[in-house]
Amino acid sequence: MGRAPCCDKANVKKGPWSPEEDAKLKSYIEQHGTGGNWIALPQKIGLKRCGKSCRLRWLNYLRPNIKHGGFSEEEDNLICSLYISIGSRWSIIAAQLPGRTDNDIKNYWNTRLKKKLLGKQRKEQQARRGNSCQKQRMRKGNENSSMVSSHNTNNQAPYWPELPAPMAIPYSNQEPRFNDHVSIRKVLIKLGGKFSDDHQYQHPIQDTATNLHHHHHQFLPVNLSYSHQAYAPSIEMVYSSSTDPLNTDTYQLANTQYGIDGTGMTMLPGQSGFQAEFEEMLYNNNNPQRLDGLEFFYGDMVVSNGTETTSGESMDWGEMSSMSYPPMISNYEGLLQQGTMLQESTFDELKSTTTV
DNA sequence: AAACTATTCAACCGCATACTG
DNA sequence: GCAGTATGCGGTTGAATAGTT
Repeated sequence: MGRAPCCDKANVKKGPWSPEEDAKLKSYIEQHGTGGNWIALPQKIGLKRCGKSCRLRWLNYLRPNIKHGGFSEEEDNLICSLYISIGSRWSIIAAQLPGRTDNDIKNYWNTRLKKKLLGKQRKEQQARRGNSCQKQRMRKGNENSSMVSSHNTNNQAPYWPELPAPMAIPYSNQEPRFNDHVSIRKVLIKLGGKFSDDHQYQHPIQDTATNLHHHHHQFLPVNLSYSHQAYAPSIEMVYSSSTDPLNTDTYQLANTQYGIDGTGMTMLPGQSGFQAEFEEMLYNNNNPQRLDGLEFFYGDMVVSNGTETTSGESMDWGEMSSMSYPPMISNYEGLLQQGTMLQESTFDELKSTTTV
């Protein structure tokens, strides 16, 4: 037996809204509110529309202060950052962009941002291929010289240790488990904790002078993980202290997708689709690099076993392979300071969907 | 100018969750 | 605790529009 329809499909108009319908809906809601019942609303005002359709129309187009189009660079960055952090949870992302609707952001991402990023990445890869051929030739010529490696000479260390392709991430019934807080903490640190006050890669528009409650904390890293059942992305955040990275009280794990069940932590699988492609784009080719405009996802340092190292030092894959994803750093403080911090309600929402 | 293709985005659909009795 | 219903969400569709041949 199927589910009962939310409205009488036969008597319901579909397709684009006419200006008259818009006016009816808008004026009614402005005067009376929704009455807490979308299903009943269209009948009250004589609209042959499904309640769901009314709701959507109101939320996406009729309610006040809706912005359409004209996404700024800052909005682009924020969308990308949040997408990488939490996946396609458009309503949460939209909550961070005043005046934007989840539908708009979703469309914008699917039709433009995604392509923009992929296009940029492909160009860079091509350029890099050209470069690496050149470098190989140069290296042959200088094999016996005492030349220092290029990334040391120009201080542009690769951002992450060399990694096998994401495909190599183990996912099976024998997922690695982490049975105590120390293990979990270590892993979280390895996942990209950045415990310095170095603001070099904060979001360009942030105001570093702002003195916030979180002043000496950096909110790192925001990693992707997926549930077995729905492959829905979830968020986890490591709240770390800049002064004492190993203080067990300084991190917070708001995530169940690692399977934290009080007895341990289980890594969960990656996913297919663009997100995977995007991650690959970020980390593949044994030559991790940044993406223009996404600099604030990355930090210059990674922390291994609680001690800072330059990210140019490679991490043993034996350790790395126990992680779902390479480290990914989002400068949360930067977001806070530009007034785009996750609203508390949003946090609560995230927590409620991600904590056991 | 016509035909075809690509892109955009408003709207729909179905599922998961929340709410209510 | 359960069933029925409402709401919210993300994925997808398809009409309209723009661009290309």
